[in-house]
Amino acid sequence: MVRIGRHPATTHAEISHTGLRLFIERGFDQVTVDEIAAACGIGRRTFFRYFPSKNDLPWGQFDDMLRSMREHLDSLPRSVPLRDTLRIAIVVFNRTPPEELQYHRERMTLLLTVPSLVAHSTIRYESWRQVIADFVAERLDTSPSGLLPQTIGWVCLGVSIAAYEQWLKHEDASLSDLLDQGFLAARDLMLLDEPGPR
Amino acid sequence: MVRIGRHPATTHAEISHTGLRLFIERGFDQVTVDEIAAACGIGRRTFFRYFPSKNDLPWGQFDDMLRSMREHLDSLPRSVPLRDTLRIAIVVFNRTPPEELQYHRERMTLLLTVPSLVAHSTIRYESWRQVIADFVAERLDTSPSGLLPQTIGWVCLGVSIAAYEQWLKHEDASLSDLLDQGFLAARDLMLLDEPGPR
DNA sequence: CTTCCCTTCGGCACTGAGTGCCACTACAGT
DNA sequence: ACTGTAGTGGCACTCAGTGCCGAAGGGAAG
Repeated sequence: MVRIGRHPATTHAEISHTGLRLFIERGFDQVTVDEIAAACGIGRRTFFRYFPSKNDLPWGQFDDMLRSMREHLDSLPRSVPLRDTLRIAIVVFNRTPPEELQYHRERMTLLLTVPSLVAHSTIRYESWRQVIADFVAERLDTSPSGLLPQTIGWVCLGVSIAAYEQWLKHEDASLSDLLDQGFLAARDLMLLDEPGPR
Repeated sequence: MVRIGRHPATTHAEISHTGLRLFIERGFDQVTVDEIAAACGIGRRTFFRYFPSKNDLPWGQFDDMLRSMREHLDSLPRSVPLRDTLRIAIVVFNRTPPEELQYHRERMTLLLTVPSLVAHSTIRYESWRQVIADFVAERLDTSPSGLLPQTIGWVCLGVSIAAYEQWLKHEDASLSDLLDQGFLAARDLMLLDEPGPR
């Protein structure tokens, strides 16, 4: 595939990194799109050609991750119970290479802290939930838009975000453990008369 | 308490109703704040004194409902298992008088359909989840910000929204039933090897 | 009725996100 | 050089939201 026409002046990754650095340094609301564009050496108009909004910067290439999660889900054997399949897939999906850990932490802090980003994230979570719902629907041979798959999608999302919030609060905690504990908490709620803290 | 100074020119309820009517007629994004203000016979500046943003119009007096849900939760006896207490409180909280049903439907359709509103709702959901989390924490004698109460808050929210989405799709369905079914779906996921559709 | 004080109103000007339009720039192949 | 093509970025515009401040109304004391 040979390129034709002018070459791109930058990349999604570069803008994303530059923007995030500014957000972390000075706070999301204190950074304007003009400044991000200037810091990247591009025009403001070009910024909006790479990212539909300022809110999309911290998400990077989320769609790629969704695809890989879907593939991972499909690769797990049907003999494993649904809840464990979901739990394992979510744990694997949320593993981060140690060298990116600090960066990922800061990114997630923004996403779960800055009101504007918290709100905007809903849209991304929706796609995420849909991946879960689609998988559940296929497993149970039902419609992905039905109550059961949608509810399970929401439950998985809730467990994940609650775990992430704890992870950000406690430097030393393991995200994988927190996710497992979250699933246990949900299970206890449904199973026991009174779930106990662990 | 005797009033002093100029009387308010309008009310939250009036602006809210007028705005919603316009949203339903022409679509959320096709209505500007200027138009809503004009329709209410107030200045644009005054609009923003009543509502912090255009997105807040459909929520009305949500804080009142939160308070009543908290009270209702506290009024339920401790002998009832936590999951049932939560389920019952949520069902009661989401009951609507028949005469307001149509209005409530349109309101919720906006909130769960318009991207901008879906995103903004996160903030309201957060308070809602916190009411649940606080209650759970008190019942289990643990911190409201811990993993368990927060996770349960998320699960309850997820079940509720998934139920609402079904309710909007199926005119004839009962919201209470859908909420109950949602709790059962979550329970089955956690307990059974494979939950079955009902 | 006038004056004082209080509260709400709303105009004005400003910032900042996001968009449509269009000319310009750089590159590949002929 | 010429042409087609894809990325760039300036300009002008819309709209949400904010700070400022004088004007509009209304109660109470004189």
